[in-house]
Amino acid sequence: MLQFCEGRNSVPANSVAITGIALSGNANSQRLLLESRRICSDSADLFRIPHSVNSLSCSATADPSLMFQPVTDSNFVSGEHSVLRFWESQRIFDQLRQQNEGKPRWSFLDGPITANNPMGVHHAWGRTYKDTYQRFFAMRGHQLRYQNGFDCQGLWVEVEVEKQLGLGTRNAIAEFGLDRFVNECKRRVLKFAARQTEQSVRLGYWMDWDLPDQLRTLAENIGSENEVSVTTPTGLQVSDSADRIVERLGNPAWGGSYFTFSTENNETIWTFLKKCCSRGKIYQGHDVMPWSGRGGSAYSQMEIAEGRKLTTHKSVFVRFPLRDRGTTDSREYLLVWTTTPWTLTSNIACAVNPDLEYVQIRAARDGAVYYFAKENLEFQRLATEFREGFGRPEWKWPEAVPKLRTLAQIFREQGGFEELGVIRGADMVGWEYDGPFDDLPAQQQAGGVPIDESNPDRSGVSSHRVIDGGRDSRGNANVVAGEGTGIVHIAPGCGDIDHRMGISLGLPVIAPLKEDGTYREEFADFAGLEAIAPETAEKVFARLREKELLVSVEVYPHIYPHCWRTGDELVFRLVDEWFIRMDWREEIKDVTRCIQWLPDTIDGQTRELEWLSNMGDWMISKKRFWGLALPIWVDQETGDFEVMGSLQELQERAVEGWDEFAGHSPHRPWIDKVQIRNPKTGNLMQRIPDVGNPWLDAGIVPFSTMGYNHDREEWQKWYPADLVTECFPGQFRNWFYSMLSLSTMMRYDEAETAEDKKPFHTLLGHRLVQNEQGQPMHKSDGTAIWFEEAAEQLGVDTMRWMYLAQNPAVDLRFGTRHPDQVVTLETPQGPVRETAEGIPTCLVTSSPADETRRRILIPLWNCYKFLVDYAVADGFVPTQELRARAAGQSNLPADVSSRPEIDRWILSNLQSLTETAVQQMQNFNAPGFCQAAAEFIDDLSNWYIRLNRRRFWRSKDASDTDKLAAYETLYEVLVTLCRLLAPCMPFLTERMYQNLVLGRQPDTADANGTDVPVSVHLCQFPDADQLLLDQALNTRMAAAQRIVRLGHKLREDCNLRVRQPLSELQYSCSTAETAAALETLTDVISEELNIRSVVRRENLDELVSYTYKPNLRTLGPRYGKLLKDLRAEIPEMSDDVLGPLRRGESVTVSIAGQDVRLESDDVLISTRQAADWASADDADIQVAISTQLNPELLREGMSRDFVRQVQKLRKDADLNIQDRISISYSAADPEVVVMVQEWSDYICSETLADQLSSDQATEGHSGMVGDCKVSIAIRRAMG
RNA sequence: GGGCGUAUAGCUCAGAUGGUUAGAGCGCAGCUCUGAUAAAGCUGAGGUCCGUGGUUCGAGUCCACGUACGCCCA
Repeated sequence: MLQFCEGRNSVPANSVAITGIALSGNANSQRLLLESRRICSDSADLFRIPHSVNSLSCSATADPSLMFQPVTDSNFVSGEHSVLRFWESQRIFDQLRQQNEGKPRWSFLDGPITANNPMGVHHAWGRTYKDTYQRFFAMRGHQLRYQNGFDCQGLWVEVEVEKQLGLGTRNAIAEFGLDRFVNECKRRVLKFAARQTEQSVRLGYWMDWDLPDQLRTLAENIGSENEVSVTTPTGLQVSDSADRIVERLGNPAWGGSYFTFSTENNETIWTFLKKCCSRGKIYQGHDVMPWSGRGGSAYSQMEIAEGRKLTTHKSVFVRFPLRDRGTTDSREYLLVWTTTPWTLTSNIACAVNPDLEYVQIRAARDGAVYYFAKENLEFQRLATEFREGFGRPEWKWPEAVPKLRTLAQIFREQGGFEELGVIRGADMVGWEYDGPFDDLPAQQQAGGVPIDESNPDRSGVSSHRVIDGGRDSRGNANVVAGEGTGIVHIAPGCGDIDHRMGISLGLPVIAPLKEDGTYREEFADFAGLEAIAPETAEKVFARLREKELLVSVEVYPHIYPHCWRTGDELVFRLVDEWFIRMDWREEIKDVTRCIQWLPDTIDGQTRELEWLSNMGDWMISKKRFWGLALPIWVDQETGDFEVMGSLQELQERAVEGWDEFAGHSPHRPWIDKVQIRNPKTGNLMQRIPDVGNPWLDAGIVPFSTMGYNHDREEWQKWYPADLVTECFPGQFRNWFYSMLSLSTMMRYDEAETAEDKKPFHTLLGHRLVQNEQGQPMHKSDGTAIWFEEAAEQLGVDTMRWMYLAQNPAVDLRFGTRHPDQVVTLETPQGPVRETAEGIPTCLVTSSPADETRRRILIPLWNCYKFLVDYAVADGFVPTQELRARAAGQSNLPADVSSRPEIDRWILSNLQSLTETAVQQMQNFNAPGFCQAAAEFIDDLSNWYIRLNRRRFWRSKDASDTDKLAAYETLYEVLVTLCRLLAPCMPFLTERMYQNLVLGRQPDTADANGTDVPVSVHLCQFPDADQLLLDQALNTRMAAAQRIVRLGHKLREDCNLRVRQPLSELQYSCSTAETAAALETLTDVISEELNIRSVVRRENLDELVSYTYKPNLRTLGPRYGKLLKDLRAEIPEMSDDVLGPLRRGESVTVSIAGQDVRLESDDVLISTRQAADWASADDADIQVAISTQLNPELLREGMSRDFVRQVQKLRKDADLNIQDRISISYSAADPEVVVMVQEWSDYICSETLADQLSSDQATEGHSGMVGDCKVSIAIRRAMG
């Protein structure tokens, strides 16, 4: 339970009780009682000695020791902690696994969670599904694997470790030691795996967890040869170095979570890549990536976002002479602009926007003719930025930089110009020009730089022409007017977009830079110069000036990507990368079609198929350090490469370095030592330095985690998985894609059909968790909610219900974190003010959570408390047989034939819920079940208990079979409901079950053998009992509820309060069956509506008049256009004509000169009321209530008011529900005295009054009794 | 630019096969009930079902076009 430091003043009054309940054992019971007395609002419960135990047990098999423990406040959060302790101390999960050993399998496959940070509430949605469906199928009697997965390898871990160690550059990592660096990565993963394990346990997520402390011990000892001893989840004792233990984590013999850095996982990817290679799908290609020369590495988009800075460059306007246009006197030029002059050396083409207008001007200075975008002539470049800066306060326009000039100004300063005309961009496409550096060998080399064998003919020089810039993936033109000239210089070796354009047009590539960021040899005297050095730009300008191509140079401020490690400017650089050719996509699509994709509203299959149709080849390499060692060995001299399919194969082929590698995990740097020999050339082959794309790591798990490489028979038992469930945005091209691809390839030579290749049967996706306003939550601005903040403030059962009840196709608006309001979380480990990472714990508010608690948890708890309160007072103890049946342990049919209809109804309704539960949960539709369960809880609370309250507090009478029936019915309903809800709401149901079935609180439980399961989670999930299911009864109770609702509405209309008895209600139904069925429920209706007699009538003709409307649904198809007339005329017809329809007879009427035969279901009938009656109707039911009151009725109504006033006084005085009282009252109106005399027995029995006297001196609470003002006082009776 | 999807009450969302007066929850207002309830029940206000055209006796629903938003795509 929470105590807030600030921001809330509602420290719950019962906060001490939590510790009280949490205490266990007899030694503490005294303290528990004392503390409870101090704080419990209903403390008397704890002291009440059950009188006449056995008065109701009515059976020799009832065990008085199983008397329920008193129930106090709900204390949901602390109750969860005691349940966690109970599960752990009694090893309930182990018992469950034992119980289901050898039963039919249900295979769940967990998608690995990134073990790089603690969990937030967004992770808990999917994990709730995972746990809930696993619990459900376990209760249905299945054996499960319960294996959680951690995603361990990849850039994000590296980035965090680099920050943690303060390493900036590639050299810094090398100096630190790649081995030490990789060990740090392993450590970080283990550390957060431990953390996420603890968080998941708190969620109630039952998995085969490794002990968090052991993971931490392993983390500490990574990289040392110290012998570490651990107990595996399966109970084995293992002693070895931490490294060697860690690389085997998650193996079947040990149990525990799988880690994608395990040798098994990496090696199974090798198997996959080998299969790809044997089908010729692996090849080396290129990509252009942001690069840091000093950092010596490529950068991801995410990293670039972190390193954006305002800087200035010397930008340049340069002119490219057009070939075959103009004359020697007036040569024609493209005007081009760039902020990266070094890339001009590698120019291949110029891009225009075909839809733009380009202006043609002649410069006065030399008569040269220029083309550029018309709009740019007078365009005020960076005018907004000059005034307002670049979007952040620190990004002001640099003071030393003058305002930029327009192109017109530049040309005017150079002697003026004249406009010659306008031309469309489309008309320029295809024009050829001379590049500014065509004298460089790089420009002249056929095939580009480096030479591309697949495009051997074209050189830079031979490719210079104007191209269509096209559009980006969002439909925006790549070339726009404004900044620059509307003519963009394209260098496919120096830019991302340029590279893509180049590929699509088959342009050659000139890649100028080496790894260290300097020019290659093919660039003559530029060779060795650093691209980003200012001197390089100056040299470019000088050359352009010599060639008379330089138009203007200026200082240009802009936001430019920098290396977040070194602060250096990034450049785009062409790098070698490795790809899987995805020309086997049709095979994957066939597999995709065999899978059920849920929820179906998002049509996941179509989305996946679309991605598969459009995706390019899969780039699997990454120029990094921590990750899968791609098993590709290359002969540097020839470019030959081979893929190793296993470590064994590598060992057999190894000619160098195996000894150095042996004993290490197959990661860098150790694996890099191993060399093999090229059988063709005899050269040594080295592993490529790249690591693998992490989606390979996650995609292989259907194979690696189920023993594909070691125990094929066992693997076959679990493959394909029955269910996979993850947050879906993004995963269609990530995890889902990688699993489908890898499985398809792994099975291509083993399985005949696509059906036999698929890795899972069903995929359940869900959307994102957002804050309450529908905004995404971000770690950076403090709006992301940490798991424990929500768990300890909102309660986990509540959170789970929110997740489960949510439509998975819609974002979940979870709640809001208030970063400015720090709170202290009270946990069993003591108060917590910050997360393990040192982040303050903040207030989390959530109206959806509040609503869930209010609508679901609290009513459920109160139903339970209601039963226990009265059972304890009455000494009701369930019989052995009842307990066994409610807990699902008995096949004895329940005999409920002698119970009142209302009892049989709630039991029948329970069977309907059970049918729904089984069906919906099997179909992975938790929202469907939650909806039905919520309706049931509402029926139970607001209909069954409400109507039956009196049966529980009637006089103690051992032979009161009706009272016993009420207890037994409610008992069976609640225990069965616990079993139904257990997978969704595991904590609360456990608390209820422990007390209802075993007569104990979780904290005082022991594992003593009983005839019933010791935990609700060891019970079977119920099946509907067909003997108890009575659809007709359910239907007619629903009809009765409708009548009551109509009755309430009529009372409202006539301003007649419910306490005022009325004489009569009449109803009629269109169908005789319903009407007859309702007759058995007239007592219920009468009681609930406080109407003395409820009478069924054939019709309400005497009380109401009827109106008729045509039933378009039946008449439309028969009469078509005549419907217009039918609609107009039928309501006008009298009851004399149409009356027979109400009796089920048919009528023929003349409409627009045509005979129309009407059957009874061709019209809809509603009522209009007569005097002294109020009437209403709902579908096929008509109801009328008498509104006439007589003095007798009025007095009875007053008596009810009187009782109500007294009850309120009792409650205000905090009286025990059994305390006896004496009442005195005074009233001016003699009618009150008459009433009290008439109703004194009733009043006394209802209010447990021994005395009821009129006393004019009474100074008590005054209130209204009927229309009379009365003053009432009560006193607790002595003795 | 292409593909897919969405548009319904102040908010979040339901509305099979076309059918009469378009629903639910939350929020708001009023009333009622309370001897389990932190509650609950009932009633009400609040809608040009994005727009325009079409098919049809009849369109929130089907079709076409348009608008806005979302997601995906070298």
